[in-house]
Amino acid sequence: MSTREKLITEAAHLLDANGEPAVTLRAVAQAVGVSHNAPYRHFVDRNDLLAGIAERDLRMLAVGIEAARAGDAPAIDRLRNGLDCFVEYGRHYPARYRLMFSDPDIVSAGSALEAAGIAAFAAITGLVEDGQKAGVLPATPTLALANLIYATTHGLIDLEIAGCVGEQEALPVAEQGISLFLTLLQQSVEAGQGQ
Amino acid sequence: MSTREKLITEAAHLLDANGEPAVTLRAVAQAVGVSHNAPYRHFVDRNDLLAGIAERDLRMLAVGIEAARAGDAPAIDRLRNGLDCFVEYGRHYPARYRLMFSDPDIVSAGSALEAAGIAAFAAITGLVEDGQKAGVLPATPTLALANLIYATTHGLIDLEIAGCVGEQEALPVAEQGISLFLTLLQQSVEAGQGQ
DNA sequence: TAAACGAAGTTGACAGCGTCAACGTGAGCC
DNA sequence: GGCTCACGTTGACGCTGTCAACTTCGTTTA
Repeated sequence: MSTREKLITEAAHLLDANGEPAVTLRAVAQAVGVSHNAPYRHFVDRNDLLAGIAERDLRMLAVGIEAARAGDAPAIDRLRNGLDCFVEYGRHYPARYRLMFSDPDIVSAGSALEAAGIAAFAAITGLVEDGQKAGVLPATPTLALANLIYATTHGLIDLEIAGCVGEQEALPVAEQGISLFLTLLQQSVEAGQGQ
Repeated sequence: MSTREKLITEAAHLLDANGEPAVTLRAVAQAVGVSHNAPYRHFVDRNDLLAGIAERDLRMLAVGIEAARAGDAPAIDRLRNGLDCFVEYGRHYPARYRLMFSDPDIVSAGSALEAAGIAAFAAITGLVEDGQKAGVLPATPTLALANLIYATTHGLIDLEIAGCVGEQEALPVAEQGISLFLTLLQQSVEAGQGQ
């Protein structure tokens, strides 16, 4: 594993363990076993290091979603599985999730991260397209519907992480929200061709 | 205006102008015209100061939403107006919006902020309840539907702020998403009683 | 083969930050 | 008149990101 990869891995550990403010260039460098200035040989910035984490994970997520799409389950279940990739990830690694989707400084940092984000969104869009072709999602413009589904999923996860959401029974907020959302979408299909 | 209020106002200005990292206790204190340690007489922490901004604005938002609810427009339009309060706010003050909904450290900081968040959510829930009574929203459990609508709105705004969302025609992403969402909800009402 | 080079890492320094401790100071109350 | 306490001040500490200069060493090049 290259030093760069070690730095990203160690930074992710610190992020998970103690939150974003704990991701200190010096702490990361020490954990890897290099001097406090070595990270500057691989990242221009502290932000660049954080973007490195986000990009790596986002790329991994996109792969997971593509895998869900390649399955042989019904289209609506494949979509749900793809969205569950986000939910699982956000629940296991809330700080990293925030990093990927929440910080404008990070997101606009470079093209590599932007490309990874586009790939993840494209994977979701593909799932939505499949659902429309199978007739289980409304026939609205695909991009607009994908945006809506992406945003809803993100919003549910983000509010669950923040704890800003009304408490209720056992079922986790995000899963319940996604289930309700998909149910309503299918009902609107029955009501006629959407839009 | 008390020193505490001055500090919050000045911190909000710095936040809007230069982002969260620029909100420095020392910079805020200097802008207000007090010594670098004076803020500690009013806030236990830097986080506590940030929470002060979030609480003040969240309380203001809740008032705006209640005002939308009190209007005499059709229920679905009142709901849309209420959600637009969030959209407008998030678009004008993205950094403050992030502060309110995005940072777990801030959100869990104290009961005053938590209470403000609950008030805002309750206002949305009221709008949803009105919509259900008027028969323009699905008859699913109110809390679950309110959660979903809240999360969708938040997700649209948050992704728009982050720029993580597929570009399209002129209509802003958030408005387009909310319109599509409300349309689909109404279609699902036609399809039968939801759930 | 020897010299030049560039990527990777090191040490040392600097200003800025949050925070703690100790010290005024002045209005309100016994 | 003296006490108290909220508010504000000065000074210090360690930690941080970042810059500059120096070393090391494998690879290229003449």
